[in-house]
Amino acid sequence: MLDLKFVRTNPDKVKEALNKRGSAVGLDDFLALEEQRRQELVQVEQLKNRRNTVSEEIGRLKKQGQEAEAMVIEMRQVSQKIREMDEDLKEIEEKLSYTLLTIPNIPHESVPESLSEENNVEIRKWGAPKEFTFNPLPHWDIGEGLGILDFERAAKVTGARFVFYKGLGARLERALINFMLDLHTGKHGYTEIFPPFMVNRDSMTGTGQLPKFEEEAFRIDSVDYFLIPTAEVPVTNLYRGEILEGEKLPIYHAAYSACFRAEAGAAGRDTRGLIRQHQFNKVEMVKFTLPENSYDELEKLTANAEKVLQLLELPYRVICLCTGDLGFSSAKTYDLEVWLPSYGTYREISSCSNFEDYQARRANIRFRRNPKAKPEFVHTLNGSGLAIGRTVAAILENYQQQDGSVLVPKVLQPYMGVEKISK
RNA sequence: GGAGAGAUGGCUGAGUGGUCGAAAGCGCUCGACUCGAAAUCGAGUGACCCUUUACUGGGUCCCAGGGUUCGAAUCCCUGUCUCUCCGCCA
Repeated sequence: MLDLKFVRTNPDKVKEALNKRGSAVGLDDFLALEEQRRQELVQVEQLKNRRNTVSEEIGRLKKQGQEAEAMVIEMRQVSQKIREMDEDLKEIEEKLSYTLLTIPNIPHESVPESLSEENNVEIRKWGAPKEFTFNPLPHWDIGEGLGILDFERAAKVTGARFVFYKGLGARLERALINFMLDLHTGKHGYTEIFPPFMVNRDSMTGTGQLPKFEEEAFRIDSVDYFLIPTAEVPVTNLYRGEILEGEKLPIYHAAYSACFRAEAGAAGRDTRGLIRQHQFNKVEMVKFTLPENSYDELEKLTANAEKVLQLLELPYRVICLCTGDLGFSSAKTYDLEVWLPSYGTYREISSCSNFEDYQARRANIRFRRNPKAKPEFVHTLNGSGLAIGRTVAAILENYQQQDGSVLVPKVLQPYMGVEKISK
């Protein structure tokens, strides 16, 4: 969420930012309503002041055994008026806060300006796509051929966009989770978190999934909880409503979680394989930093995610998302895209973002530079390190052999206990 | 799931209708003492909103949301969470 005062005093900047994103919000109506709110607030606060002083006077008189009936009668009316105005104000504030919660973040100045994802900027490339002497198969054919992926039975047991991993497939999934967590906790300084996979409405609002994108999430009807779409939600909300000690920053957390996405509107896209599932596994990195350091931290975070791909020896590229492709809460995002031979293209496997104080303001996560200082909002960042299902897809495709077997990347061999997955 | 107890500032904890944003202690900050530290002494120490160029002034907040009242941390209702006991379970 943007700072209300900032929106009020810089309406042109906000409008410009919204235009860059191709996102329209009725800002003029919003500002007019905000003006009305402040006027009414001043009035009702004057009434409350009167009620407070007179009530105090009534108390004093009664203690002395004196009559105060006229004042009581007047205050009865004043209180009624206050009740009405408070109700009115509450309605106005609800409208304002809803609008404020649906305004996306302002893109950082370094973000390329364009409404089309065509204009995302490639920052760098690592590794070269492997040349195959045979026609590389898509990962679902490889996986089904090896008997390690079972989409059909998952469709029977649950529905479309679910999968069973079996045997070394299941082990590969688990190996990747452990490998990534070991790397980030052991080498990159992250503290491991194992979060709840369901969160409440406040948490979903804190990181920006609600109120605008409720249809994207799976909701548990009976308790109004949501299945998490990413560990970002529980881990960022860990410190919701808290004031952290400045010297504890930066805080780095790495968390494995299952992720659940309804993917409303994605029907027909990536219908086969592991790329787009309703449930997938992911290791997520989350950072809480000082405001002045967050862009350095974004570069480091991205490098941490890249390290995973480098160790797995998977070719990838880093792109910087343009303003129109940027996620709702993000000020700047790098996507990591891994090479998938059967697609003949790079596909997103990680997304690393700096949210600046946007989530921190929503979730009210602050810090003090020293024990006496005023609280300030932290900056939050997160990035996948990495999406496990897509990593499995990338390994199956990039390491496939002509005979249908799949070599196990060196760094995973200790976790897998084998060098090759074959029938 | 059943029964009971509780939720107060960074922490412990007092407060049962008015002068309570809230005693006391701890912690923290600054100062004094000291070569320095500890101990001791003194002063200070919540958040948010509105108003003002500023000094200031005002409002809200004692788990959350409703209600009673001229007036609520305090009384009533609902919810959430925590603890204890029982049941059930991994």
